[in-house]
Amino acid sequence: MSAPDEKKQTDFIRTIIAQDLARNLNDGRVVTRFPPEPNGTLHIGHAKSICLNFGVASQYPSGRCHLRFDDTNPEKEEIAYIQSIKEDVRWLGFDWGDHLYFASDYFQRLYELAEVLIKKGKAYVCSLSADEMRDYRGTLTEPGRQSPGRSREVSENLTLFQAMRAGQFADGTHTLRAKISMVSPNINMRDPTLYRIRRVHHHQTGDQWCIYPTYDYTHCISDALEGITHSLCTLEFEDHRPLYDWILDQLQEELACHPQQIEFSRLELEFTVMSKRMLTTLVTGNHVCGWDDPRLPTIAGLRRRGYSPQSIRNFCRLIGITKAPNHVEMALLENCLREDLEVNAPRAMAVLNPLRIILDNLPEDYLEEIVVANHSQNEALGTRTLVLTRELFIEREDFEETPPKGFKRLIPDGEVRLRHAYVIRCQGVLRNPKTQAIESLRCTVDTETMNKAPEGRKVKGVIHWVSAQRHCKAEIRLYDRLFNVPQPADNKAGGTFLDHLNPESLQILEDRPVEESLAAAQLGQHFQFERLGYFSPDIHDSTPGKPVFNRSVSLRDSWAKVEKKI
RNA sequence: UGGGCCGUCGCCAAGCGGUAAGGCACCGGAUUUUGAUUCCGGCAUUCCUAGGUUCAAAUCCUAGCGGCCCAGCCA
Repeated sequence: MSAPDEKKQTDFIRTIIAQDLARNLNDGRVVTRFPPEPNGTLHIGHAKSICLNFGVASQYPSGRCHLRFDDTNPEKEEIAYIQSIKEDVRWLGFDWGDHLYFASDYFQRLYELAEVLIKKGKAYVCSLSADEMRDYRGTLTEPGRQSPGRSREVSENLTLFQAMRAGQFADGTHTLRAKISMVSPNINMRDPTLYRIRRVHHHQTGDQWCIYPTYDYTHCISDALEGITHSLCTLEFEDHRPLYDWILDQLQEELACHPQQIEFSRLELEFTVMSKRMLTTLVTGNHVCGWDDPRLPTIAGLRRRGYSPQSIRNFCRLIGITKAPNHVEMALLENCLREDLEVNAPRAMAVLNPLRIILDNLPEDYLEEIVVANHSQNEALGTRTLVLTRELFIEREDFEETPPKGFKRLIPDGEVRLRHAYVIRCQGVLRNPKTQAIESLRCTVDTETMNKAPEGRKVKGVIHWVSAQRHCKAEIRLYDRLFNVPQPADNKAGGTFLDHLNPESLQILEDRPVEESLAAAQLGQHFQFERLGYFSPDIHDSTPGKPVFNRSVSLRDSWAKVEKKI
C-alpha cells in the first residue's frame, strides 16, 4: 500500500525551515504548534494547518509539534470543544505527546511581562470606552489620535494596571495598550489593546482573573515561552506580524527566543462554507443536525460521513501550501476518499430502489449459497456468503423497456448477468392493472452460467441484486452538496449564505434491502456497495440488525455522463 | 484614493534567467462478472497586461490591471 504521508513534500514554508536548519538557526530545533481556540469544532481548513504543523515537525528527528489551546477569550469558549478538538487531532492521526498547553497556563507570566512593558514605558492604561477607542483609532486613510491615557506616568500606569487586576474597575472601563504609534499606516500597530477587563468565569482558570490578555499579546509570548521556532498561521495575520515582532523585541531580555511567524493561505472548498461563524449559524439555526452533520466540512462531519483520516491527510498533501487564494473543488476531496476506499473497502450489495424479479425456472423454495470474495483484488479482505433465491430485488434503473442507445442492463427479452451469479433473461413484465406501473419482472435463469460465460452469446451487462426473501433492511442516507453555488460565502449581490442552501442535500431511503452480511456492520467500517458508492454505518443511529448507512461518496459513473448527453 | 499580500491550464500546483513538472477535472481508446478499478493516449508556443533589459524572461526592471485581508476591549 502506498504511504502518501511519507512522500517528499515541498512548499515555501518547508523550504524556509530547511534553510534555517542549514544555517543552524534555533540550534537545529524545529518546533511548531497548532493553536486552536476552543470556541467551535475543527474543520477541514484546520486539517490543512494540522497536517502542516505536525507534518513539518515529523520530518525532523528533533521536531515536535505542540497542541496549544488559545483560550484568551472565555466568553466564547467551552470546555466541550477542548475535548472534541483533541479527539479530532488524534483521529486525524497526530500525536502531541506531552506537549499539550493552554495559553491560560501563562496568564501569570503574561501579567508579569505586561508590568515589564509598562515599566519600560511601552504600555499604558487607557480609559477610553470602546466607542471612543474606535473613534480615536482613525480609519484606513486617516491617522488616529492619541488617547489621553497615553501620557500617563509609568508609576500611574503600574498602579492602574494593578488595580485592574485587583478588580477595582468595572468591565470595559480600562484597557492596557501597547505604546507604538497612532499614525502607523498599519492599523494593528495603532496602540493595540493588550488587556481588557472581563468578569467572566474561565474554563481553565476559574475566577482567578478578571482581566484577560488579547490574542496579539498572548500568542507571540506563548510561542516564545514554548520555544516555538516557526509559528505558522493563515494570511489574515500577516498584518499582525509587525506587532508579533514588536512585542517580542520589547521583551528581548525576558524571553529566550523570538519565533518566526510565517503565513499561508487558508483553504476554501467549493460548495461549502468554512468560517466558524457560518458553521455555527448552520448548527444553531438547525439547518443541519449538529456539528457532525455529514454534510458539513467539519472533521466530525467528515468522519461521520465516512471519510478516512488517510484520505483527508492525502487531500491536505495534494492541495499544497502557498500564499495564493484558492478555492479547491470538492471533486479533489472526493477523489482522495475513493482512492483510499477502492483498495481497502470490502464490497457488498444493496438495492436502493428495488424492483422485484421472479426467476420462473427455479423452485419456490430454491436457496443457493454462493461464497464470494469481499474484494476481487484484495484477498486479505476474505469472503462472505450470498443467498440466491427465486425472488430477487434489482435496481429499478437497471431495467428499461425502451433502452437508450448503449444501454447494457436488463431489457425485455434481453440478458444480463447477476453479479457473482447467473445470467438471467427477462421474459415478461407484470404491471399494476390500474396504474400500469411495472410491479415485477418474470425472468429465467441460465443455470450453466455460474462463473462461466454463456454458450454462443455475449452478455455485457452486470447488475447487483439482493434476495427478496432473505435480506436485511437498512436505512440509507444519500448526501448532496449543502449549497447550490460554488462560493456561498460570497454575497456581493446581497442576501446571506443561507439563501444558497440546497434543499435536497439529504435524501433518506428507509427499509432498503441489503445483503444479510451487512446486518453485522460495525461502526467505523467502510463498504463499497457495488455500483453505488462507498457507505459507512452512521455513528449515532446504526445498530446491529438495523443498520443505517451514510453514503460517503458515489462511484464514478461514466454511464450517467453518456445518458446526460442523450 | 492608507498599509499588507496574491495573480502559471476549468480547479489545485511545480518552476527562482536557459526555452512550461505533477494531481484533480475533462476528452478519446483498451481491459473488465462493479458502465468501478486498472491501463494507454490527448489536454498552457504560453505564465494578469503592456513596455524594457538580455543571445535567452513565467523567472530581472518599469508602469498598469485584477483579486484578497486589515478600522474587535475576537482569534
